[in-house]
Amino acid sequence: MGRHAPEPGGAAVTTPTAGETAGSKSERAYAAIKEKILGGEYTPGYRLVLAKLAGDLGFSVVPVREAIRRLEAENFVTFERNVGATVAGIDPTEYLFTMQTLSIVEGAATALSAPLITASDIARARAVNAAMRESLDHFDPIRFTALNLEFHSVLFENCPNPHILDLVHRGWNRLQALRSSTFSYVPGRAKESVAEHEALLALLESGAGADDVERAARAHRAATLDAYLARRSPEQRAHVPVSASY
Amino acid sequence: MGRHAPEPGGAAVTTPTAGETAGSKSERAYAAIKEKILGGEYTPGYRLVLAKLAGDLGFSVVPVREAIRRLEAENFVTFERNVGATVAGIDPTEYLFTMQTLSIVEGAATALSAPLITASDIARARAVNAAMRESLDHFDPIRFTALNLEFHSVLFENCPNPHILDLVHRGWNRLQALRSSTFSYVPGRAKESVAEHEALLALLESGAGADDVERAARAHRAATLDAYLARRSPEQRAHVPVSASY
DNA sequence: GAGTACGAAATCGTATACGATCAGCCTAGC
DNA sequence: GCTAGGCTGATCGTATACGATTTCGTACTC
Repeated sequence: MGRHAPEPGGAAVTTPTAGETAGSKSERAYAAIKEKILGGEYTPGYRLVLAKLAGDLGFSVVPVREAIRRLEAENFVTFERNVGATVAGIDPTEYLFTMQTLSIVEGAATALSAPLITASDIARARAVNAAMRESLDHFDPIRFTALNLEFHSVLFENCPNPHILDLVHRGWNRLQALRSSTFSYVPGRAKESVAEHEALLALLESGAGADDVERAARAHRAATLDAYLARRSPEQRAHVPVSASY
Repeated sequence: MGRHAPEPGGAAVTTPTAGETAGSKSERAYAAIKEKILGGEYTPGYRLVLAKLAGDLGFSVVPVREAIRRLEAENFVTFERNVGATVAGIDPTEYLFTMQTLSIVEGAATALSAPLITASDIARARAVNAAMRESLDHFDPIRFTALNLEFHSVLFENCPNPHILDLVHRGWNRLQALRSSTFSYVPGRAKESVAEHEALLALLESGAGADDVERAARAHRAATLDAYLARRSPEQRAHVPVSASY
């Protein structure tokens, strides 16, 4: 890589022939490991050994170590001192907590975004929802989930509070880590979800108050959780410490 | 200084409560730097240089580096590649976002805890609130804040969802990092806060529904933010992107 | 005089090496 | 046959060393 002479003029954002210069090795290691976890290559319980990962990636152990600590902070892996890291397991209780938390923060994010949403935003969201409706015939959980994220992302774009958005994204990440599809795929739920989306859009168009919007958005997420809980046996539900929509 | 910090650091909900047995140097470095930030020794904008910190602490740069990345993840410092870390600044907008987020997650945490709260819990909280009321005469923001955290900690003890509690603790941490006292000390607000605490306890005793409890708890936090906003000039408030209680 | 190009110092990013700690196994004793 | 103790291998924790990148000061040119 040759030395780049500083270009005169205001081109502060230099794009040195690289569309994918993914920053430091720590970040690349983080992305690579995360991808393998989400992709299912590293299943829950898989032992993440620093030396092995470093060898596979062609890096030293230091960036890998940093990547693992970061994944630990985001709950993708569990870490034990002098022992090592393992991929976080699939835990129904954890799924429940995550969904409940999401219902709260998504509800707030939607309510905060509502006053700032434009007709164009709603049109875009409606288009995404139409794609979701069409996909119901040949149902693909992965695609449906992706469209669902896109739908809500459009609604959240105007959210003025980045902290709330960050919490939403953390929840989404965690759901992915928990392989949400294995939990959230409940027959008939997808169709309901599309209908709820349409109702939510109508509510936003009507200029409803923030309270109503929050309630609807929260209930939307909670309904998915309820559908999941309904399929579990009463004993299983018994030691579930909370209800979906309190 | 009554150290009643909620849970130092651990963003992970699976934290094994690693006792107090002077863990790894990374953890000690983390604790030491965090303490200096919160204690005011490192003021916002202070440049955290790896080599210097390592020298002061007697450690190598590696544990210090890890500590800094962890502090970055918790927003105590900002980090820029190949440049370094600086202590996060006091930003009124950031304060606003944090308070708004706290109003939401604290409201949810209180509502989730409400059905499980006992008469004994309420008695303990009432005792703490009494101490707050007494402290009004010789007001000390630090002590008042500590008691306030204790009051709400009692109410949250029964919260079944650890994720929500984690979000609350993150918010509290951030407020500390922002030196909340300089913001939140508004004449008269402390007295109102004590009264609102009493009202909240009465509501809990009455067996009110989760919705009512959530609304009250959220409004309690939002009122502090409103009091802060009310003291700012209209121009300052103009580019504040959200209102406290939406 | 203003702006630009160059260079040196400072700082972070990463690699390698060694020490500390833990889990599992094997052996010896009862 | 069973249990207790030590041993060994594996893995993480930390230190040191070197290379890459940025920043800031300085001299030069228009």
